[in-house]
Amino acid sequence: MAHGSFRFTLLHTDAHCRARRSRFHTPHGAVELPTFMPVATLASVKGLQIDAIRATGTQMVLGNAYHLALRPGEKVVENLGGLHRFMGWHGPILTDSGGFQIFSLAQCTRITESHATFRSHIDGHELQVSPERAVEIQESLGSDIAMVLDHVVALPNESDVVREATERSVRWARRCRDAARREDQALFGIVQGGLDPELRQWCAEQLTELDMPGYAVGGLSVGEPPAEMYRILDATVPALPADRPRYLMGVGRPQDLLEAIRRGIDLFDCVMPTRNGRNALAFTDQGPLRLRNLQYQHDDRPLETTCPCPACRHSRAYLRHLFVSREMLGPILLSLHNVTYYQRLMTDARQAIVEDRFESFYARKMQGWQSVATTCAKQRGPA
RNA sequence: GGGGGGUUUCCCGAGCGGUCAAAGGGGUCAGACUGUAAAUCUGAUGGCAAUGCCUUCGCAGGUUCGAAUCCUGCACCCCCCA
Repeated sequence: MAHGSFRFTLLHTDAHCRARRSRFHTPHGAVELPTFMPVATLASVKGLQIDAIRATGTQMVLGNAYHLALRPGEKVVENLGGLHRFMGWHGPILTDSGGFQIFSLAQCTRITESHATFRSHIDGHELQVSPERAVEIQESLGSDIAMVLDHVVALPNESDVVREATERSVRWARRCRDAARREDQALFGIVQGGLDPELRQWCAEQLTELDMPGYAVGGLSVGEPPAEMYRILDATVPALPADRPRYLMGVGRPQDLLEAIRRGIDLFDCVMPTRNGRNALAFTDQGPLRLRNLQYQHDDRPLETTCPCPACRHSRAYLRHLFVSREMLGPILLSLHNVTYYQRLMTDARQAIVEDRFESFYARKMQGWQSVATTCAKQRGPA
């Protein structure tokens, strides 16, 4: 499927589940899918220098239109040569529209049909983001993939609230599409619909009519249990066109990624590897390790013996020391490890799909993550 | 030698008759984190057979129904005058 300078190639679908191996071409290079985008809200994957990001196996990063419009201002970025040049990342970039901030900054936000009004969390000034404005900001930034402005609400929520937000998201998506001008930027639609499968399907159909070069599933991992999210994916993904990339926004934990891949999702982003890394939590095949914990004080082992990242050249004891001492190297190393972990998981997933063994790959990973959860429960439980 | 100030739970430090196992901060321990207002936030932190009991505010006595808080003596620390 070609869409201007963008092309989506479906290479293989696993014989035993919906997992897909595909490729998406952008003006800044092709992206092998499924993949994970580290989050660079403010044109920075927190703590990670560009060479380090590249070394993790990252292909594409995510920036944020709302935050960058606020500071330094999208025109500043544009005049400095666009977001790629500004941040020094010359691979593909996807920007989020600010729809998520309608949810995450709800206390500072008012919604009308024409636009969202934000009270800046930085200095309190008022700014309006309409669908057209969200596109304008992202065109100034010059990302390869832009997202429509959607209306994200917390879940679970009253059905009226969810339906209204979903219907508005569809209307806003059309306005975004009509406003988009750049040939070298793909605008993705975002399916809303809360926890209602029929509303999700309706939304997917409406957006499919807009013939967008890619589709996202949004409004998940906003408070609902994981099982609900998987249920919604089961209902939503089949309603999306098979010849376009599918992006699950803001998700998630390693197990969520695999659960979504086997349901046909191709693309992810999440703050979890970087935020949790900064907060001393390391992802491993044995489950998450809380590096601040006393149990690692004398632990001479690396986080993972098979991991090639710089953090894994050190002992857990040293990493713990860095966090306990509040040394900035701790958050940097663990962010690096976690992003590396996510990318290795994606690389392995891609390989498993083309060999039609994604389900056994998934089962083995889940078992590993489970094992530590069980061990921890045992340690915490009464003797 | 004379005068003044001080000694509080792991540390710093508030408390100056009951509502005090004792504010606040630090440290320590544990937890949370899903399109980043997050290198942030939350909880625990004397002991125990624990909706209660026991021990604790330099040490030893005393006053009082009741003392970390008042009195006496002692120990140690700091400041000023000799």
